[in-house]
Amino acid sequence: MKNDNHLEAMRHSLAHIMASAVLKLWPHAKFGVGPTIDNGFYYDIDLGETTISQEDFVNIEKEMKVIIKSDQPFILSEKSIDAAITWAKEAKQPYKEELLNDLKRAGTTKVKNIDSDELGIINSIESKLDKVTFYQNGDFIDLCRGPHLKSTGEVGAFKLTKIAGAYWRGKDSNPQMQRLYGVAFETEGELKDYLDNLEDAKNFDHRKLGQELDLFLISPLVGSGLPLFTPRGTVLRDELNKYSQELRKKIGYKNVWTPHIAKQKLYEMSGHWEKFGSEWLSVKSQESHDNLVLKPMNCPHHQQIYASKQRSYRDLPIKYMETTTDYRDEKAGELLGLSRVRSITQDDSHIFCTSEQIDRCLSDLVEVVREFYKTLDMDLEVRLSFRDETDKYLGEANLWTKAEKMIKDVVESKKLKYYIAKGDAAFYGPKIDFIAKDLQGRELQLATPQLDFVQPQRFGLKYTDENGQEQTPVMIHFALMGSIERFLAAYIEHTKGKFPVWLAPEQVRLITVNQEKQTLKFANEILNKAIGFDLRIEVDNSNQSVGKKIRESELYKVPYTVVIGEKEIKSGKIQPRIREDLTKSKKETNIGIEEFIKIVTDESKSKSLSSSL
RNA sequence: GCCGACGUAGCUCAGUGGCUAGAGCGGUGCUUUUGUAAAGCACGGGUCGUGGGUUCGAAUCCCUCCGUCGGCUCCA
Repeated sequence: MKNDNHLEAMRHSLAHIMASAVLKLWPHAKFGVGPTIDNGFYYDIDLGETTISQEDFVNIEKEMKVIIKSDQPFILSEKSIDAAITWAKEAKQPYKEELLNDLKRAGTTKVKNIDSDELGIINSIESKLDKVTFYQNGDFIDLCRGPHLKSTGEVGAFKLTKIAGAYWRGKDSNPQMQRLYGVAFETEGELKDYLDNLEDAKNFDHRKLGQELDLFLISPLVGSGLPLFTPRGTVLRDELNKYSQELRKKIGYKNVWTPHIAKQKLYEMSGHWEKFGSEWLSVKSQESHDNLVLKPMNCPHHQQIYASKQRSYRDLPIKYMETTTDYRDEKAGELLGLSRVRSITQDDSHIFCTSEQIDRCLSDLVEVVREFYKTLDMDLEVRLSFRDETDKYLGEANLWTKAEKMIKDVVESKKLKYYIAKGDAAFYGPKIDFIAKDLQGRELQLATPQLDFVQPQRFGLKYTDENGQEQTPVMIHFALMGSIERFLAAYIEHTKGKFPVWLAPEQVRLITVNQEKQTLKFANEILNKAIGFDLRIEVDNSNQSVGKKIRESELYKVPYTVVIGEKEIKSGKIQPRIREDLTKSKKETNIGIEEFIKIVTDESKSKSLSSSL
């Protein structure tokens, strides 16, 4: 039985084989790094003036197969770092030379720290390192820690998949290389399954479902990154927002309202302008003495509401919430369906509290997150986003240390599985990020409580403590969905468009068997009986076959479809057709109208995930 | 913004230098009055993303811009 290590070695070996093939086709190629990733591998390559395009894949793959067929052994050798640097110079591999120089100097080639503990281990091993290892297959020799297979003949099934630009060492000030991606598995069968699954996943892409289910659209005339929501999509937005606010109301949040434009000065004070100002949309006024911008976030506004009165420690914590749309001039290449847009509706909120209250407040927020996502049947990863050693953060170091510890303690006391991401903090403080993944495995940051010691100070926010002394409150930023748009991207894909009854844009569809007067009259009777229950019921009285109308209802993933005709009119009872995922029983239910309305209403209110019919 | 791919009817797509650019679905009209996943017939519907170029001739080849997609960078 072959194990994960073998698969890993295989993918790694394929990266080398791909590089050897590229070197054969473009002898002047310069190589960056070539690691394994989920399901495959990539290699960063710089061809100077020329570029590789997807049409070249055939030739590269052909060359790779030649290398595989000739079954070249992977030969391990060691060099001292200095000898390795000499090699890199002679081989005209400047990127490798840079890596080796870093290894010599710092003992690591890492630029971004993902996990401090992991980095610690790497550091302790590598700082003692004075030799580096190389692997050679055929004429191709590469700096590499390994491990590799015994020989090129042992690799399984692979396919080159895509090509992308990638900045050397992930810095956009560095030259951009070309990143060649491939996927690889032990067998052709597994490779095929993987590619088929990928193809299937496309059917549940939120952009596709958004169109099919008539939820939202992006009109080129309105602009990219500016989604428009149809009546159906708006139901989802409104219902989710209602729930998001309801949960926070329970822990003391009050609604506030703020306008959508503000003076640039406001953000200069908060510290946002310096960091993000270039990505904002400015607003022109007829006689403006101040620069105005479309608001890109809401915290400074809420701070001004706090600052409008003198505050006592008795008033704290003060909690404001507001679901409102912010505007950011995201770069075109960064836009992505609903998950990255220019008009971002945040279910935003801010707590102003004393430092003693932080723990309790954070703890409440974590519970709210739990409840919300449990109701929606979504599992989220927990990431603690802390600062790194760079100087992109504001505020005193000791406050940061304190804040990070508080966050970690709360998460641990809640027994949540988490990981720490150094360098992912906001500039004003550390945060807990709850993360979902889309169908293609891309991370979507949803709920996020964030601690902030910086902004209250910059705005001079105060409260008077029990000794009559002025104190600065602490802020906790919090969004439960993050943004409604991004949340919907994750949620539509999570449910594959099969929304529970309480969220379904259309909960019940009545299908008439014929266009007789008494049939439509019966449909209206049902509608009348449902008045006051706040249900979303539609009638399909079109002149089409019953089969066709059922099909349309199914395609819209309506939870309950009810056919009405002579039989129902006579008995006064209906047989709701239940959407498949909502029920286990396939039995036919004959049910009175009032009873049916009551059940659907209960399911809406309790936010249940399955039908109780 | 950068690298690569793509852009034909409302939707999904066919059409790779040569007649008036096609199909299915959807839409509209008529016929039909239907019983749990697609009734029949007819009719509409296109500046082939945009602007320019090459050519006797361009949806098709080249360039510009716009937009979409896959990555990179960024993400308050």
